[in-house]
This record gives sequence, structure tokens and C-alpha cells, in this order.
Amino acid sequence: MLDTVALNKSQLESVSFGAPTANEKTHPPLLIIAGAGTGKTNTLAHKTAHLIMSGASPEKILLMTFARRASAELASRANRIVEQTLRKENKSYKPVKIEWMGTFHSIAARLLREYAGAIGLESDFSVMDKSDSADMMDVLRHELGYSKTHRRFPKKKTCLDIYSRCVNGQSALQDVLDKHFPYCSDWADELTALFKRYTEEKLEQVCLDYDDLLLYCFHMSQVKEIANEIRERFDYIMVDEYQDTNVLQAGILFGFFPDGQGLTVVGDDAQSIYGFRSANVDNILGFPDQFTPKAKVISLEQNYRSHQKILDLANTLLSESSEGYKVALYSDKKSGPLPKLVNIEDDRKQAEYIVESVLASREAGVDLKQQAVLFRSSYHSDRLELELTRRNIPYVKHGGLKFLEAAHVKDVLCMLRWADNPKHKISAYRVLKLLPGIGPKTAEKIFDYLTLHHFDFAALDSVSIGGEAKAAVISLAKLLHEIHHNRIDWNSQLTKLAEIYKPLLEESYDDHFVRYGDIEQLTEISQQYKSRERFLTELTLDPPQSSGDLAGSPHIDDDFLILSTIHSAKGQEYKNVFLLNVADGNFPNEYACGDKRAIEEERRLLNVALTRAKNELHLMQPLKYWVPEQQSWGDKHVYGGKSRFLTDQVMKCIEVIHYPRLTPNTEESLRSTKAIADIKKMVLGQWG
DNA sequence: CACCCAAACTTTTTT
DNA sequence: AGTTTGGGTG
Repeated sequence: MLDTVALNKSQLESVSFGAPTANEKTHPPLLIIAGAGTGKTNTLAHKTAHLIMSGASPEKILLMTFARRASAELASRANRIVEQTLRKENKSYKPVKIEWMGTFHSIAARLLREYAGAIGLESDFSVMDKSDSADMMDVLRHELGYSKTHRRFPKKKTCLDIYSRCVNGQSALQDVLDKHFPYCSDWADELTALFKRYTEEKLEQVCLDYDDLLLYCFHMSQVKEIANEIRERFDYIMVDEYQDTNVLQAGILFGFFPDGQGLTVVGDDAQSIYGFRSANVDNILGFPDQFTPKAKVISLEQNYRSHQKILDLANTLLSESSEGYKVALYSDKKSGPLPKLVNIEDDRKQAEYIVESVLASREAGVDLKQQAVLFRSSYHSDRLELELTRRNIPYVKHGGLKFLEAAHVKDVLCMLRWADNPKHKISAYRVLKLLPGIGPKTAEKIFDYLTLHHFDFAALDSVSIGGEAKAAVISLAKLLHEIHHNRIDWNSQLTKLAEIYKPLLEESYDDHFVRYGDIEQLTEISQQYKSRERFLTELTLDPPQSSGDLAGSPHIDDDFLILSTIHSAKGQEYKNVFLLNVADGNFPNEYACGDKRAIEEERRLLNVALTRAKNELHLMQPLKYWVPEQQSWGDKHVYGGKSRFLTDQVMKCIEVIHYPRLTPNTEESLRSTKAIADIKKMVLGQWG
């Protein structure tokens, strides 16, 4: 009943490994090393489908993926395979629902809510997103008096990054500082105090940040009774992108499933690119040895995505690493265009070249959607975006600024969140400060008053503050009160909040018209969620990836070019790929150059970028490129040296071209030659 | 105490 | 370029 035609030998082995039979029900731990484009998702989908058809209960399957998009896709593919197979056998089919799937963070959030009672946690905790966390850091930073020191204290974002490293890597503060933030080393004591306050403050406000979700869940997994119960709930556990898990995530897995029964992890050590989030490649490399007997290992090496010339390039790049990666990819598609290294003058020419090539390919029948421009940092596409807009070429950008991070969207969201959780100080301050006449002090006063009155919004009627602001506070509090107690239907809660927000928006922004559109869109999105709580949690855990991603995307059948950071392009594939700014300082990034491990991560990042391409691959090598740093008056261009990854061996896999084509001094026409007219004089002429 | 303006400083990738 | 801090004013 297994569809063997669609799978190769290793894939088939992965799929059938440990599937339940009449007399055998064990599934020992399994590691699948799946190189780029080797049909990983397909294999996982088949495995899921196969398990279900062999009698496994869907509700006892746990699927953990890296991004929500990936998990949704996995589930729908598995569904399709089950359906197809059953149809073929003329059996009836009803859709399979895999209830337990999602990112580590979202699974953790769900488990924590369920077991909150058992671990002494309020089950109605809020989840803070990054900027909430940063805001809280900032407040405490001031409170502890660190903003007035003679030497500059790290900024809120830096503080948060340091904290996050400590938690996710379970490392000592001093180690983290020495290794990743040497310029902050002197502040160890202050940071320790700050992080302690931060942790207390979160407890007080019943908030968990991203890291807490993993941290709490990790501690929960160490509690025998709970771990046992959770192990009973799941027969099969599949974890995707295992190379990007950190110590905490691996700890959670081993806490819940110590013997690895039913556990399958999938990943590729050559695609580990989340070291900055404390991902640890050792997790995947050391996985087999965690168990006795050791876990079974299957490698997928046949690539179905790219032709051999692209793979040769990727393989050569990886072979020059000191890391010794597990797989070398090969493809049945032997021929295809040689990857190009395109020399251009600067990012302007870069944009020009890309626009021309992209349009030419479209003429030749390749949809824009099948072409992607990838880059290291999201601002790298700025110049290109200008050019695309100018030429009316539609595009969607993944990575970079998110819809939810826009100030006005955040404002409304905070109103809703405060209504949801009256103790949510960060939201409260943000919302209160929006009202005219209310600054930090008054906001504090109001919040203290609310605290004193057991967080009952109705009590704010009698708060004593200055005349003008008072009316605004009272009418806001009234609405929040009604929302908190769900006296207003969930469907119209955001609409009501938007009504209150609208005048404030008009007051502070010239482009309020556009911004209000975003608010309406937010309201629209919220309708898809069953309850306020789920809306808030899921939105912070799985924010829409791009503005085109929103509200079921009305332009779904339009054709558009893909712009994406490499990190966000993970798991994707495109017919043609353009990679921006391949130059030393960017590939590898200059901040990574100090550390050998970091450089290797840059190499893997480049590998990920290369292996997205099915057919054409253009590496753009600008002579100089634009960087936003440095003093604002100077020339913002930086001369990038040749990337150290483009060694002689690597260059043998690449064709070098120049754009515009090198032609010996054709007519320069009249540009930049000597003046034959005096424009200044002509302009002055109007005034006699 | 809120608000406005000028000066200083910054440095990627994401759940 | 955009955010954060500091100082001055009402």
C-alpha cells in the first residue's frame, strides 16, 4: 500500500522504518540526514501518511517544525498522500487532522497552558514579543539607574540579545559576554542584576517571553510525573530542521522522550544557520550517541531540485570547510547553465542587471514567482526595491520588518492585550501614553491606581488625574472593561478599539489614511481566530511573514518576484536565484570574521542560498556596495574585497561575467565631458 | 510633567 | 536613516 514509485531507496527506508505492524510496535530513534533538495518534506509527509495508514492515531502524532508555514504544508501533503492512496484502494477517505503540530515555541506554549496548574503557573499568561521584551528591559534599565552611567550601558536590544543567549544556550553570562559581546564585558554585574529584575518583573506581570516558553517547558520536562504523562500522549514524534535546535529544545525532547521511542529527527548539518539564536549543530551530530543502542541514521543524498553544476559548486564550497559535512549531493540532471559570478560596479547596476535578467526570463516563460532575489540582510534589497517599484514590477519581500512591528498596528494590539491581561504593564504604558497629556509619570500613576484596585478597569472611573486626560482615560477604561469581560462579542472587539484609536492616529500621523487601512486589515485577520487568547498568542508566535502573507492574500494568483533574506528562504526553491552582494564583509559578514565557528556558519548560509536554485544562479559581486553605517555625511559606499569563499577551486565551478559587458570605450557621448552650456546662467537669467 | 527639538549613536539573520 | 538621550520651554 506504500507508494514506492514516488520514493527512492533511502527515502523509502526512512518512511517504512518503525511503522507499526500487527506484531511489532516499536520505533527506535531515527536520524535522517537530508541534504538540501533531497525531498525531505516529501519523505516526512509520506512517513506521516504511512504511519497513519498503518494504524497510528493522528492525535498521538507530534510534528515539530521550524516555521508554521512548514508545518501546515507538511500536514496538508501528508493528508493528500493518505487520500490518494486510499482512493487508489477504493477505500473511503476522511481528512486526517493532526492536532499537534507547530513550532517548538507554539507547542511549548500549548503544553504550558495545559499543565500550568501542575507547575504553579497561571494558565492565562501572555506571550511577549521581542519588542515588548525590549521595552520591559528598557524600563528596568532606567529604574536601576543604568542609563545615567558615565560609560554607556548596552542598549535595550543588546541587553535582550545577551539575555537570550544565556537562556537559550544555558550558558554563564560571563562566557556569553566574552565570546559574543566583548565590548560589554565590563557590565557583567549590572547585567546580572538587570536580568534578575527582568525575570521577576515577567513573573509579576504574568508574561512569558519567547525564551521563557522554551525555558519553562524545559523545566517542566524534567518533572518525572509530567514527562511520563506527555510521553504517553505521543506515539510518534517528528522534528524537522533539527540542526537549528538549541540546548533547551534538545533538552525538552530528551526530557519528554528519554529513550527516543517513536522519535524521528530530520536535518542537515550543512544548513545550520541559526547559531545567533544559540542553535547548536552538536545536537544533530551527537543525536545517534544519545541512545543505547545508538539511533539509526539514514542519509538522503540525491537532490531533485538543482542540476549537477549548482551542486558541484555547493559541494566544493562545503568541502573546503574544516567541519566535514555528512553528505555530498548529486543529481540526475547533469546539464544546466553554469552558475555565474556577475561583476558590477555598484548596487545600482546590480539592481539594473537583476531587473533585466528577471524580465528576460519572464519573457522566456519563467514566472516571476519562480525567481528569487536572496540577500544576507534585509536592507540589501533597498535599492532593488526602488528600481522594482519604479518599473512597476510586483514583488513580495520575506524577512525584514514585519507588519506587526509597525507602530500603529502595535498600538492597537497593545490595547487588545491590555484588555486581555490587565496586569500587562508594557501594553498599559504604551496605550496610556498615546492619550494626549499623558506621559510616563501619569501612566505610572494610573497603572499603580489600577494595581491597587485589583486590576479592575471599572475602578479607573475615580482615578485622580488632570482634567483633559481624565475623560479619555475613563472612556478607554470603560471599553477595556467590557472587552475584558467579553460583554462585547469577540468579533467586534477590535473594531471598537479601532474607533477609539482613529482620532489619535489622525492626530499623530500624516499618512493616517494608509495606516488605518492596516488596522482594518488587522481586524480582518482577527476574524479567522476563535478567541482573543488564541489570536494574541498565535499572532506573536507566528507573525505573518510578509505583507503579502496577510488575510489569505487576495492577490494570490498575481505574479510577483520573490525578495527574501536567506534565513527566510530556508526550505524554499526557485527556478532562478540572484544572490546580492557576494563580497567579503558580507559573505562572510564582517561581524562574523573574528570567530572561526561564525565564519563556518556564514559558509553554510552561502550554501543554503546556492542550493535554493533549480536552474540559473547569479552571484552578484559589486565593486562597491552601500552600507547604512558610518557617519551620515561621508560616502556610504564600501569597497568589498572578493569573498574569501570564492577560492580557486570554487571559481572553477563558476563562469565570470561583467555587466554592463566590458566594451572598450564606446562613445561616452556628452556625459562627463567638458561643458558646452552654462545652466546656472540660464536659471539666473529669469531674474534679470 | 509633557512635549519639542537637537545632538549622539548605531551595525544581521528570527521564534 | 532611525532611534535614543538630553535640554529647554510652557
